[in-house]
Amino acid sequence: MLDVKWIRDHPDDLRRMLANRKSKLPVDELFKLDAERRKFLAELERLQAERNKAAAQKADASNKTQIKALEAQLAEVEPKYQDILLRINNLPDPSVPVGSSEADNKVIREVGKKPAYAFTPKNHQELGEALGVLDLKTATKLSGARFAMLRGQGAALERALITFMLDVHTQEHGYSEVMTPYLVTPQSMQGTGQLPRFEEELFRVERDSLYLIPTAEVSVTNIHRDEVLEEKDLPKKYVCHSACFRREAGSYGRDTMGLIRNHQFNKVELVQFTQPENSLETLELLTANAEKILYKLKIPYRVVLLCTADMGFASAKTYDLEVWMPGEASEDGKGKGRWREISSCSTFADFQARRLNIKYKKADGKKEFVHTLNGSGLAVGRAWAALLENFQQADGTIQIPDALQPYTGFKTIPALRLVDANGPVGDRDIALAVFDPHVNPIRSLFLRHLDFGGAGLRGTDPAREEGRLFDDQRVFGDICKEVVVGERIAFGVAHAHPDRCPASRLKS
RNA sequence: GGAGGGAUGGGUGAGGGGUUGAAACCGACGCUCUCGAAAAGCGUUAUGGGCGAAAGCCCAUCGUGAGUUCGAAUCUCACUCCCUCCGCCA
Repeated sequence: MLDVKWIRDHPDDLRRMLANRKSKLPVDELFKLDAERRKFLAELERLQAERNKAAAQKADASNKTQIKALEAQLAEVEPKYQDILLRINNLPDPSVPVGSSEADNKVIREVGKKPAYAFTPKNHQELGEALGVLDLKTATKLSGARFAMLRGQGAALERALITFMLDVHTQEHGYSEVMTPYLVTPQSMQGTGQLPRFEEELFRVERDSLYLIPTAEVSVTNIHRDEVLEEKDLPKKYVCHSACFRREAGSYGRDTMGLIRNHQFNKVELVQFTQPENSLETLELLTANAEKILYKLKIPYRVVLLCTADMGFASAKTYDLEVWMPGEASEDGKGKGRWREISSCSTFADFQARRLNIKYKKADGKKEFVHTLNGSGLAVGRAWAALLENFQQADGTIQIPDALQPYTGFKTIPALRLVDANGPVGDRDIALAVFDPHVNPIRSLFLRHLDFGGAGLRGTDPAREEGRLFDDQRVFGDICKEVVVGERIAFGVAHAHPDRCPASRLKS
């Protein structure tokens, strides 16, 4: 929300700004309502003062009906006025380029080298499905379109990315980790700016009047709602992993591939509360914090300063981080490779703080609104997708970046084919072995029985243990929970606890 | 889900129709004293809004919303949240 006094004093600036943002808000209506509102208020207060004086003398001022009438008029005007006020977007910082479309965004820097391939790179959906780690079909069965399900090493990779990001931000960047509710009240949604304007984008739990968060920004920023912070505690820095829920209304048919635009996705969010004078510098730092993740993962990316036309509703200044997706079709549709947004880092100036009533106490004892900032650090699903595409090998397997290996416990996502006691079961019967990454011997068990077809075993050395463990067919059988071979699923699960399945299941 | 109790300023907590926007205590801040600190003493200390160049004046706010009344923190109704006990439960 903008400062009402500023609006009153700068009607032309407001109009110009709204025009820049192609806003169709009824500005004249706003000024009219404001004038009416103040007229009613002044009159009402005059009558109230009159009444109070009479009451002090234990007399009847008998202007009760007039007061009631004015109160009613005010009650009519006030919500209309508030509603428009809450729908006015934030003012862009002067450093934001004025533009009319995303074409006017400014690329600030590009980091990392786009990988070159001796083969045609695949997109993450092709890769993930072929490796058996991305299962969109089942997700659709469970929940409909725009949902995804990960299996085995794919799920482990998602989990590893989350933990990796949280660790970097807490250990290297000094953020405090929080876990917050996914369901919040309408008031919380209004505080960060999702309501009243973006109702359509939200999942609502009608029965309980709660909304699913579209980003952890909502719950985390609301932590300090109606609080006065101590200046010495600023900046306050939080990092939060959450699932995010977006209806993606009006985006039918757009970005339908894989993990790019789903109703539910994981995100690690960075949120900061700071003094106004540090706001812009803090935005640079926060953006750098998000970049660090991509840098460590060695995924090529660029930083884009959004122009006035492309900025979010509540933002005063936004940098987007975009990752290189070598396997996706280029935007002109002629070749391969395109940039994809993976993070959006913004300062909201005092726009959210005003709605949320978050202030801080300055050295001179005066209270002032804080500035709020946030950014994705990062969108996990899209990082997952970028990782597969950028680290794919000629045989369709995935090499895990060094920085992430301690978190995954595996170095590759291999393509595996199953063999039984009689030899390879055939190319069509692609099976995926999902390993418990924390139990190394199990990996070896599978390797003995799987035909890799030269695929993706780089960096692993199963030979050491396999002879010893695999002499006994029974061990293999005992340790496998389920291996279904064939066109149906071709999916195997290694289980840390033996004694679950008889060896015969293997032959089905 | 059932039964009770509660919600008052930065905190604890009085007040149960009329200078109570609100006692007292704690905290915080300022001053006195001190080389400095502590202690002690004195003082200041809610928020939002309207009018005004300013000093200031006025209005609203005791969980939220409505009602009774000349007048409500105080009475009535509804709602929300918190606490205690019982039941259920990851």
